[in-house]
Amino acid sequence: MSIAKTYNPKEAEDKWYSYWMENGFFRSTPDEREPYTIVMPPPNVTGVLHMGHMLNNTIQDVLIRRARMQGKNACWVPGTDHASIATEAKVVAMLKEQGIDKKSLSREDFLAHAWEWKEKYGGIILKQLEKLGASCDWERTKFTMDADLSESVIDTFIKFYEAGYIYRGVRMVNWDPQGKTALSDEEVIRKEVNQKLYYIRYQIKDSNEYLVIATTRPETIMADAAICINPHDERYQHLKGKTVIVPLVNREIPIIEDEYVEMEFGTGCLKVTPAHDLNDYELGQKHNLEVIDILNDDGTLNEKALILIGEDRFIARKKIGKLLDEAGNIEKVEDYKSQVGFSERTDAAIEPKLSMQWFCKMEKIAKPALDYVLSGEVNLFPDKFTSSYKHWMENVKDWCISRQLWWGQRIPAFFNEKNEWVVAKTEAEALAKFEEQGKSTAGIRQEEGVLDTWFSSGLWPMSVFDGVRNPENEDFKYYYPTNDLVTAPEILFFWVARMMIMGHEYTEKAPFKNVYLTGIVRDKLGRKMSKSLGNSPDPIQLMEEYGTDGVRVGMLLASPAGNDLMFDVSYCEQGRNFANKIWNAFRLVKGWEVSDEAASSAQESAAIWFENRFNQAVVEIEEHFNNLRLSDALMATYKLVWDDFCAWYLELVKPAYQQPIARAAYEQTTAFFERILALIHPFMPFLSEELWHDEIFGERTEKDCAIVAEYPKINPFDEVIIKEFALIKQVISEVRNIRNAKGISPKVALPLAINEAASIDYKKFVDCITKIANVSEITFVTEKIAGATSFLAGKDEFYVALENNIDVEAEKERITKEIDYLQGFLKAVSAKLTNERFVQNAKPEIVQNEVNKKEDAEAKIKTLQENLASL
RNA sequence: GGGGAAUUAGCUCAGCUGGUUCAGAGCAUCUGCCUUACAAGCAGAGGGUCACUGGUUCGAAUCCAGUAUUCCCCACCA
Repeated sequence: MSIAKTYNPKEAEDKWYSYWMENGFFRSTPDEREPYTIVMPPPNVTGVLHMGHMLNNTIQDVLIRRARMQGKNACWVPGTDHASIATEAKVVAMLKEQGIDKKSLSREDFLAHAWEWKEKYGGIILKQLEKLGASCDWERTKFTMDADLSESVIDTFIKFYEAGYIYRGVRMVNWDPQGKTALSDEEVIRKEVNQKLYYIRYQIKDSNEYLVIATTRPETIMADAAICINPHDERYQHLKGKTVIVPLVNREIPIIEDEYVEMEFGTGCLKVTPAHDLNDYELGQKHNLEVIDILNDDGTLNEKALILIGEDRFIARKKIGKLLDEAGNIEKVEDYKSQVGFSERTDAAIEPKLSMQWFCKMEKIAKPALDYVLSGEVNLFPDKFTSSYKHWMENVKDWCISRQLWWGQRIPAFFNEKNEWVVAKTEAEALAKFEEQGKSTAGIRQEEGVLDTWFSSGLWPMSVFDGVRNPENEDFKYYYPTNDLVTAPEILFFWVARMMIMGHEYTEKAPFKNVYLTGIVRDKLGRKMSKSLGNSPDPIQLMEEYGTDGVRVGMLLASPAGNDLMFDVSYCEQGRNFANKIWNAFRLVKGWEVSDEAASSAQESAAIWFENRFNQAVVEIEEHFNNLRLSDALMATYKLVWDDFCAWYLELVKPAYQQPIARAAYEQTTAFFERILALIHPFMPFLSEELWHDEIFGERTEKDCAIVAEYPKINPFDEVIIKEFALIKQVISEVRNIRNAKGISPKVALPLAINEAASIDYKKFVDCITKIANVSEITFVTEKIAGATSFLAGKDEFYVALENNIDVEAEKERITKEIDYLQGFLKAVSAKLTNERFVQNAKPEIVQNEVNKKEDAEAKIKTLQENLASL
C-alpha cells in the first residue's frame, strides 16, 4: 500500500487526542515522583481562542509534555475566570437584545441569567484548546466562581480585613458610567483624544472684570467649588481674597491660592471641581472646599447641577458650551489633544468620582512579592521585566477592590439600619458580631458590591488545589508551589504580582519559580492583533489549514521569549513543511527491504557520527529549555532533524534504488528515528504520536505512546568525531561546488585524489564521500596532480582531475583570489604578533592561537602558489 | 514629566564575563536541478561600516558617554 506523499494531519489529530484522553495520560495525582506543575492563566469565561491564547498555551503544552516525558508527574490545571465586569457587560448586552433591562431584574434573577449564559458559552475556549493538543488534566478544570474557589476568596477577604489590610472609605475612584462600577487604576486605559479647550469667563463679584479659565469639561462648572491661582502669579495679585460668580448658575465661589497651579498653562487660572477630578479633590481637601457631585452613576447630570438635569455628560458638555456662548461667557474655543481614561472592559470614558469603596493597603504586603523577584526566588523571563516590576512595586498604590456589579464574589460585609457595618462570612455571624458590639441588628443587609476579579485570580495557584481553605490537603502540599507560569507581560502587575502577594500571605512561599512572559502577537504592520481591528487570523482555521503541529511550530519559531511576535502565516508554512519533511523521512525508511548483509562502512561511519551529533544537540536543547528559550530549542531540534538526520545521515545509509538495507543499519536508523520522535513530541505531538505507532518501530503495547516516551537524556559526545565529519561534509560540498561551477551532471562520477599526509584519516570515510558526492574513486597521492582542480589548500588538499575540461584561466583567477585573501589575513595576524603590547598583554592561549593561524595561513599560501605554478 | 528597553543581512532574531566556532541562524531572494522519501523538495550562491559620534583598550558588535530613531510601562496640565 502506498503512503501519501504529504502528511495529512487531520486524521492523526482527532485520533490521538481522544486516545490520550481515554488512556488518562493527562491525568495527574500525587505520587512519589517529582511534581511539575503549571496552572493555566484562566482565560475569561466569555472568551474565544485568539492568537495570544494560542501562543501562550502552546508554550505551556510544550513545557508540560517535555516534563511528562522526563518522568516527572506533570500536572497542568486548566480553568476559566469569571471576569466580573467583562462577563456582566456581555450578559447585560445579551439581555438587552432580548428586550430585558438589567434594572428590571432582581439580583437573583440576573445571576440566574448569567449562570445560564456561562453554562452555555463558558466552555468554548477550553474546548478549543483541545484542538491545539493541550494536555491539561481536564478533570481538574476550575472556574473562579466555583463554590470552593468563591469561599476561598471570601475567606481571604476576611483574613486580610482582620490583618488590617482592608479598609473602607470615600475616595476618588475611576468610575465606569456604563458598567456603573468603580475600577482599579489598572483597568483604565489612557488614550489620546481630540477635545475642545473652552476658555470661559467668570465674572468677579462686585466688578466688571472677568477671569478666564480654560477647561475641557465645561459641563462641570456647576460643580465648581473655587478658582485657584498661583500665589506668585503677578497678573492676579489683585484678585486674592475675592470671589467670582459661576456662569449660568450664578453661584459665588472663592478664589484660592496654591502653587499647584501652573502659571504657564492655559490662563494660569484653574477651576477647582473636587467631585470630578482627582487633583481638584486633593486641592479641595487641602483648602476645605465644598464637594458638589453633579453626576449620577450612569453619567447623567443630577439635580445638583441645577440645569440640564438628566442630560448625558457629553450632550451636556455641548449644550453648556452653547449656553455659555449665548450668555457671552466664552472667550474662545481651541482644539486640544489630551489623554482621557477609558474602561478596559466597556470602553466608556472614565469619570473620576467620589464614592465609598473597599480598598486593600498595598505597601506592606507588596514588599515580600518584590523581594521574591529581586532575590531570584522567582525568575522573570526575560529578566528585563525585573526593573519595571521593581518600579511598579515600589510605587504601588492602594487597590480598589470593590465593584458595583452582581457577577462575582459578594463582599462579606453586613450593614444594620444605622449603616454601621461588620465583616462576617455569613449573616448569622454578622448578627452575632453586631450583638457583641452592642449594636442594632435591625434591617441587616449585605454589602451590594462584589470583589474585583483579580482578587480571586490572585489566589488561583492556591485555590485550584483548595490550598486556601485546606492547606493541609495532599494535592496542595504536593503540587504547590508550582513550577512555571506562562503569561502576558500586560498582566504582570494586575495578576502576577498579586499572586505573589497572596501566595506569600498564606504560605510564605512564592506560588511559582519561573515566570515566562510571552510577547504580544502583532501583525506584519506591528499592530496588536485584535478582534476589533480584524487583523487576527482565526487559530482554529489556521490549524485546519496548516495542521496543529505546523501552527505550533510556526508560533514558536517566531517568538523568542519576551519579544513581540510579528505573526505571518509563512511561519505556519514553515511548520507545515517541517512536519512534511519528517513524514517523508518516515516514508523513506518505511519503504526499505531488509537483508542480512553486513552494514557498509558508510553506514557505520554515519551511525557513529550521528550518535555523537544527536547527543550534542540534546545538550544544546537542554540548555535552551533551562533558559526557557523555546524558539531556540525548537530551532536546534529543527536543524538536527532536517540537516543532520535527513540531509546527511539518511543520505549516507540509504541503500541503492530497490536494494535492501543491511539489518544493522536499518535497526540503527529506526532507533535514531524513534529518539527523534521523542525529541519532537513536545513541539509536534500529533505527528510524533502517529509515527510512533508504526510497525517499523516494532510492537507497541496500548500504553506505549510518544506522549509518555522517555525524553532523550544528556549523554557524552565526542567532539573530535563531529569535527572530522564536518571536514568530510566540506569535502563533499566542494565536490558539488565544482560540479555546479562546471555544469557537470551529478550523474557523472568524478575521480578524486587526496594528499596521503592529510590531517585526518580520510580512508575511513572514502565510502561516505563516494556515496554522496558521486565520486568514481578516491586515490591517495604523495604529490600534486598537475593541472587538476584543487580545494582545501594545505595538508588536506584534494584534487579533482578532470579530463580536458579544466579552464586554466578561471582556475588561475580563483587561486589568485584565494591567495590574496590569505595574504591579507596573514598580514593582520602578523601585525598582531609583532605588536609587543599585544604579545605582552593578551592571554598566552590567545597569542598561541594567533601563531597557529599564522602558520596555517602560510602553509596554505605555499600550496596554492605551487598549484598556480603547476597550471 | 518619571522609569525601562531596543537599534546586527530584505524580514524575524542569536551573538554569555571584550580576542577565529565573530560578523551568525531561520525565512525570503537568486542560479541550477521533476536525482528512484519529500518541488511543502535537492544542490549551490549572493546579501551587513553590527544606528551615529567620541572615549577606554594592544584589541570593541560587545564596555563607557553623548546624539538620533523606535517601542513599552507609569503618571499626567486644567
